[in-house]
Amino acid sequence: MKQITKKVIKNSLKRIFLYRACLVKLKLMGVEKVFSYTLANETGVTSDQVRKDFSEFNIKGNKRGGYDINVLLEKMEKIFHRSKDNNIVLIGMGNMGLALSKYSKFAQRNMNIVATFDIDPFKQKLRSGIPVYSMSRLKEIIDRFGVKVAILAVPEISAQEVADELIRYGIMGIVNFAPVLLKVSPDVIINNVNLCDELESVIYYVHKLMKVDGLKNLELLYRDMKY
Amino acid sequence: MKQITKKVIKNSLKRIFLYRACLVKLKLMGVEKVFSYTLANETGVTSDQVRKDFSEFNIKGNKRGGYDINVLLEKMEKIFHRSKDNNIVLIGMGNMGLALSKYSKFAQRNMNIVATFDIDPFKQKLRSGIPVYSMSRLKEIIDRFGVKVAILAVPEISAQEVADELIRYGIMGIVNFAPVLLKVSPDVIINNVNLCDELESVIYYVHKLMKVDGLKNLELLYRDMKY
DNA sequence: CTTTTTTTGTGATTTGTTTCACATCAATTC
DNA sequence: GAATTGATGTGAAACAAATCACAAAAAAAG
Ligand SMILES: NC(=O)c1ccc[n+]([C@@H]2O[C@H](COP(=O)([O-])OP(=O)(O)OC[C@H]3O[C@@H](n4cnc5c(N)ncnc54)[C@H](O)[C@@H]3O)[C@@H](O)[C@H]2O)c1
Ligand SMILES: NC(=O)c1ccc[n+]([C@@H]2O[C@H](COP(=O)([O-])OP(=O)(O)OC[C@H]3O[C@@H](n4cnc5c(N)ncnc54)[C@H](O)[C@@H]3O)[C@@H](O)[C@H]2O)c1
Repeated sequence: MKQITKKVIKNSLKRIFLYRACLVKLKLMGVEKVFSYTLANETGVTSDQVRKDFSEFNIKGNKRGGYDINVLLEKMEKIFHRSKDNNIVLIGMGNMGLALSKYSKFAQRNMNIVATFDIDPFKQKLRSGIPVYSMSRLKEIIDRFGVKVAILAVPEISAQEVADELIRYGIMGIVNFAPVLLKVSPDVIINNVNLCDELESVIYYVHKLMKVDGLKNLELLYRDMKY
Repeated sequence: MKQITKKVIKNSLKRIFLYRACLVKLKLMGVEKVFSYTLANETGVTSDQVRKDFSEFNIKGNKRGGYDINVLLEKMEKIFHRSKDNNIVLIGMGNMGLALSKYSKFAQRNMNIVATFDIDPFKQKLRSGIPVYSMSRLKEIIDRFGVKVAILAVPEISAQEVADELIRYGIMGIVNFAPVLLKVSPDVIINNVNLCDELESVIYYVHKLMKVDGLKNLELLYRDMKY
């Protein structure tokens, strides 16, 4: 049987996120220059891997001189398309939606939630500085702000229907917090964030860890479950 | 250079989560029996992969008869250690912590947030049905409920310090919402949930998608960025 | 200015994962 | 009840990712 959809979020891209987190931290500490092994030590990947990843994204350093932290961060900004602003809409202003709408890091990274939407008239008022609209204004706002990416924080039961609507109006990528597998055409990017699964996988590994009594089986140990 | 920490959350385990999500949905629709290709169609992986994954976790079906959905779900419960209850603590009752504390799915899956904690006396009162304690009672509660897993939703600046405290009191696994790389001993499981990164990776792929004009380069297309 | 040291960048090699291919089994058909 | 059909389960083959190993470059030392 042939596979129709495929996993294409590359491990190397995930590690680029990791390197950046690390670089941000180092920069705050006043560091200006890093070597592949600096990043390696901090992140737990090998220095070879760091360089291989950089080479994949065409990031070049200086032979013997390592990498300038600012240049590196700048190149990463480019990779993540953060030179320009990205307008986002958020659907569902319940518990999760409200928390997300108040999260300042998104805006700090040029990802602006320009509007939020909810079906419940009770929630359609200004909270957290971002307007809450009724669903009837969705198309208008998406068009006006040229929005391409949405955050979906509605109950499971409504997730598919709202996703369909978003896609009809031109949304091309969705971060979906509802624990359902959305059925969409393959030219739409869906990123499912399933917090139950995240918690469960920690439990899974903790149980596993407890079974290898005396920590004899070091093969099974690890620090971070993702890159 | 040798790698000290390694990625061990296996793709196969991630896909088991995916299969389960799918099975839950099918069960609700009244389906009782599935074949490897049923799951394959629903999830976008190949039927071979489904069977290989099952074989890794020692899940057996019936030749020609496929798999009984209930048996399958039961075996997965076992894999995720959900026969017994898992007690969880949640640290940081700000925006994110509050939303999480109100999320009923955790309890539905036997993951009980038995207590929440905050440094701010103002937040130390009952909200959302779960008590909010001062940090001074952390050890007591962890001991009393035999808690092994924590959710960390405090500001970045405090994340490391609180993580250290948790680990000192016996916590073995942490779901960390703060966008910082925690430094911990390798026998502690850290699962970083970085929502900025999740959003950014969608933006990354949407931009990529827009560049392959006319959708000619189908190689680049995909439905779900993770398994 | 030559040698040594240090670090990058990348083919070659190894290791890991997915797909293929088919033997095996059990239900169904004839 | 023999033959056919339609599934599983799993080694073998193909593919992908990570590690190794070393040439190339540049800085530092002599
Ligand atoms: N709260 C959490 O911590 C949490 C954690 C993980 C996942 N989730 C998931 O996120 C989603 C939202 O969770 P929540 O806790 O915020 O739920 P919630 O019930 O508090 O909020 C849902 C919001 O969506 C709105 N809504 C419902 N149908 C809608 C529609 N068709 N169009 C627009 N808006 C609609 C509701 O009015 C409500 O305000 C759920 O799918 C949930 O499973 C929540
Ligand atoms: N709000 C979101 O949507 C969101 C999204 C992604 C990530 N995060 C991350 O989650 C964390 C919390 O975010 P938030 O928006 O809820 O922030 P917040 O400021 O609303 O809440 C933080 C809470 O932690 C408490 N706290 C601070 N120091 C503490 C300590 N040492 N011990 C115990 N409690 C302490 C504070 O009193 C506050 O109640 C942050 O690291 C943030 O980056 C938040």
